Amino acid sequence: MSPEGVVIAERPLRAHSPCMRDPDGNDAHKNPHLIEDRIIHAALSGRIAPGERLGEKELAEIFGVSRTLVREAMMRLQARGIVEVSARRGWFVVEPSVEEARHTIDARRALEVGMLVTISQPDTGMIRALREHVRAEQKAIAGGDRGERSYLLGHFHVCLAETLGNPVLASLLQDLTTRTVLIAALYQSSHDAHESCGEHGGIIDALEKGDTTEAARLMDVHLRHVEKALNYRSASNRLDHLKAALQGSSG
Amino acid sequence: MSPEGVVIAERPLRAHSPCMRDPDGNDAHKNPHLIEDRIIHAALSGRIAPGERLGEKELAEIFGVSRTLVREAMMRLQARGIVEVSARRGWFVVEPSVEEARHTIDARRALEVGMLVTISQPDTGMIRALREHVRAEQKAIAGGDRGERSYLLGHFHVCLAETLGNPVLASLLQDLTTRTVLIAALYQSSHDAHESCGEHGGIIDALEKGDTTEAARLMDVHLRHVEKALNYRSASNRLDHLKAALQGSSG
DNA sequence: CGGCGTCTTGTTGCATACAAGATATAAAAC
DNA sequence: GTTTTATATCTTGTATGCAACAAGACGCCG
Repeated sequence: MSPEGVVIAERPLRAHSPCMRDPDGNDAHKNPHLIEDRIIHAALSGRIAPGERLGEKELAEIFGVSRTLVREAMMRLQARGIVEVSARRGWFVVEPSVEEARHTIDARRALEVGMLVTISQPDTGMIRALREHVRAEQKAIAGGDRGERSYLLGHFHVCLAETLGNPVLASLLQDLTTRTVLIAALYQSSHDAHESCGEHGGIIDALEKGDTTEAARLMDVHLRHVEKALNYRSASNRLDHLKAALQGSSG
Repeated sequence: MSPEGVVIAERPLRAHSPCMRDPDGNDAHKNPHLIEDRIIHAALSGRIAPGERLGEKELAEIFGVSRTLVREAMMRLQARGIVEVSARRGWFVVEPSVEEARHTIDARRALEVGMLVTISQPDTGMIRALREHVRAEQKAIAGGDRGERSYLLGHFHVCLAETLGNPVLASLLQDLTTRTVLIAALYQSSHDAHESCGEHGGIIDALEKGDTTEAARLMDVHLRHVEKALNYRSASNRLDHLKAALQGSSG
């Protein structure tokens, strides 16, 4: 079994890293959160798929540490709802059921709508930072860099929370958006990147005008689009689907 | 080295009891989340204070396992924002700064208000369950059981999310309310239990009437009360306070 | 009496060893 | 040929050992 399948530690990649810890913390010994950060980033970029197996030994070799550190990172990622463990079989990137997917996106909608409704509106500097982010999204879309595109489109929401000045919200959204990206991969989202990017711009427009209620409404719509673009019949429930199909008819 | 300070395993669960059959989960070997659950519960009940040290060895003895399992639990709790580690000194229950406290409560407000605004309204069965919870709160208040009272008042919000049928929200709220309880302990909250309980009832009333907007408004008010009841000048920033006081005046 | 280096003790950080179980492989029975 | 059984291999689960470091104790010297 070649560890080629797992592509995590390929480049420094710290474009919009959520937690800029050590400037040269490329060593998992000096930055205990490196492993998690890399896995989150890889998931957000679509470089690791839901259901993918993450062997402790593989990761240990990739990051040049012992299984202990890998395991500790996995424990944290488990608590964040990104990976899960199957006893004595291995660690796997979460593969949310349809129900879990709905709950996750509902939670995101609650959090982001609530955030826009309750938090004070951003100043011009913040608006500018957000606009720059959207420009980066457009650039990635035009340039065809799928990984960067996926990452930036998801990370917009984390940026929004960061811009509003609340790291707690940002951290929560980081995990929820990561899970949403995994859901989108699992259920073959057909949501157009252009459309997403445009909706992000619209939200910023509303914020700039000081209309937080409208921004919240647009966010609600945006996340409903995200969910609507999912094909809940495509992935892991093929089995359920098959079973249901075969149980009913006997001819 | 007396572990008297740490009161987590309320009933002295015996370390090595070969004969005793554990009714599903009092053994940290069979339920890997027992340690976390106990610590969360203890925090929510006010039985462990912010800043309290949680030694790996102590916990290992209390739960009858090796340091490895304790450490893994701590990693998960760290990811959930409940404990933090000081290098080679030990694990400590988080002691949020004033700023972190504000961000935490703001995040809660965003999440809970958003939840009530965006989620569909509960049916009568759910209302009944919530009412029962509030009755339990009243009973604990009347009975004078401080731990139970603190636990139930905090757990109401988790219950609400659970009742609305979203485990993702419930899980997020569990962590946020735990942190809020720690904040309240740290900053000597003067929020009256009666008042809190009454506000919970009011929220349920609004939900029963189908007025989710009003419920959201009441939740917003409730959480503002929670924050307002804090004395941000009481705890760890005594040092800052002193410094500021001594820097300004020279007479 | 107070300041300072040294030493001792305790605690976490990390790696490793081994046990327990799951999956894959191969052999055997029918 | 198919099913079953036995075995080999691989992976995680848990404990333990040792090193690195922090903080307090102690004696020394000014």
